Amino acid sequence: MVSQQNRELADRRVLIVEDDPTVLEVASTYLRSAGFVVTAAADGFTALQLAASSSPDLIVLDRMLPGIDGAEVCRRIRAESAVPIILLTALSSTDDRIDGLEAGADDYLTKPFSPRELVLRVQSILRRSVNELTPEAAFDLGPFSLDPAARIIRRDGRELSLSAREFDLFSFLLKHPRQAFNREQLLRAVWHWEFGDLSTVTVTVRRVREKIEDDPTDPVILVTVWGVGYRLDLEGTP
Amino acid sequence: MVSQQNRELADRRVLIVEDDPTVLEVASTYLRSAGFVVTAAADGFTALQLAASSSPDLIVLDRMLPGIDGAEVCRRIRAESAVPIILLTALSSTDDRIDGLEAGADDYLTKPFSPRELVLRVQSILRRSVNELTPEAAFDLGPFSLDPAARIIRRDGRELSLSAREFDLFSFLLKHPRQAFNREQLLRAVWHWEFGDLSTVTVTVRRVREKIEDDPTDPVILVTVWGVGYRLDLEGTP
DNA sequence: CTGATTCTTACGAAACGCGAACGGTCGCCG
DNA sequence: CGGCGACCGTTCGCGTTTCGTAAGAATCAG
Repeated sequence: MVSQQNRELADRRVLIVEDDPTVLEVASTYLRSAGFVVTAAADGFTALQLAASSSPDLIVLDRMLPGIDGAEVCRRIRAESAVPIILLTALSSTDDRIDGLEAGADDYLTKPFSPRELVLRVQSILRRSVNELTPEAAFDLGPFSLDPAARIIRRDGRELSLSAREFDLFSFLLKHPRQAFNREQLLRAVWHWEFGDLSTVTVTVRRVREKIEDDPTDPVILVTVWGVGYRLDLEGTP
Repeated sequence: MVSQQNRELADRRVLIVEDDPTVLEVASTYLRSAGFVVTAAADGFTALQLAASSSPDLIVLDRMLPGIDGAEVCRRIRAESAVPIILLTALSSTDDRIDGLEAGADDYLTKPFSPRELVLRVQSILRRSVNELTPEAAFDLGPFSLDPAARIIRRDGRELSLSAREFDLFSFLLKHPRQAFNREQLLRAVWHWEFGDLSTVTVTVRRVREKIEDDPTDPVILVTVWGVGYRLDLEGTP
């Protein structure tokens, strides 16, 4: 009975917004060692950009920020997304906490906080959201149908036998068709690695092709974009 | 956002007993925003009076109170009513927790607690008590029929002899067919464990298969999703 | 033609699922 | 009250699958 890092939470992406470099450093170190992929922002503007572009699984947000106020950032993010937000409040004043609630924060921590507790809160909230999450809707694309909840991909109604990685890669591409990705992007989006051997992607792409292409030697669906990476095409099969 | 109110819990009355004004303020705000009607008391004596006169649906009770101790208040309330009680304990010591449970608390939270967590616990406990009064409806799925109230599962009309755990696991899967779960999710949903040995799930799955599959060696209903977990399939039997 | 890029194949370690068995606990029944 | 069996969490060993890595072949652009 060991309390190891549970895999389901591993590699979740956390965006931390904090202007104090020391706090930022400590918090991200702890979060990383707990298995999260951490992105950082030091001001509200960057935070809003990153929240929109990288769509993290959770946001840790300082209440006091240079430029846009933390509560305001919270409100704006909340206007566009339901991502869980933990607010860091400098004061333990009741007003502050209630402001935070009204801004749409899910939880708050009072500074100085223990980094260990931050990790626990992040884990606890993510665990909840995993359970409460209504399963992703299934959809069709060309000859393929993707059922993320069941982890099934069919071609022409016939179930494909993809391994876990192959499923992750191909379902990502099905969700983003007609868009070219380089290997690093795929490594980050599918593997949730910040760095790593790019040939890992190459090989997995090949293995997927083996199972989805009529002629894996001459791919027409999972196409190579020379000098860039790969793209899911559905020209031949609309 | 703090998890949205579900209608069946709307306007439930919650009595919160807490002497720290800040904690009280924050907690009641979060509870109110979740749709509960909140009454407050700052000491044990008032708490006992309010518990008797206003008969709340749930009580949140601080362990440390001026005057009468929280655990004692809990005992006295319990002596007269079955109202659910959540105890707030300052320390996470096991002794405290056991004292609390012996005093008749249904759940406990360790300070400092996240207000979000409090709301979730309150909702979860109230939902449970609602469910006990209105038993879940029986239903059919493929060749199986589940009667949650009677705790009976039939296959083709023939009653299966499942143990308690086996019933819990299989009925959960019957309620969520065609969805892949990893072992941690099952451990949490079926066992209500936060941590634990994942092989427990593996073995129980095996035992269930022994009783529901025609050929337990080659399962077609309770299927393994390699690298992920398990899924209830009903392809062959829709 | 040449260098860079991608493809293909193969290998082996690690991860994974499964079956069997063990032992502790609890309730039932003789 | 003592034994017996059901239940259930845990452990171990085995066979299989997976998947990152490396290394050489093939392909493409300029």
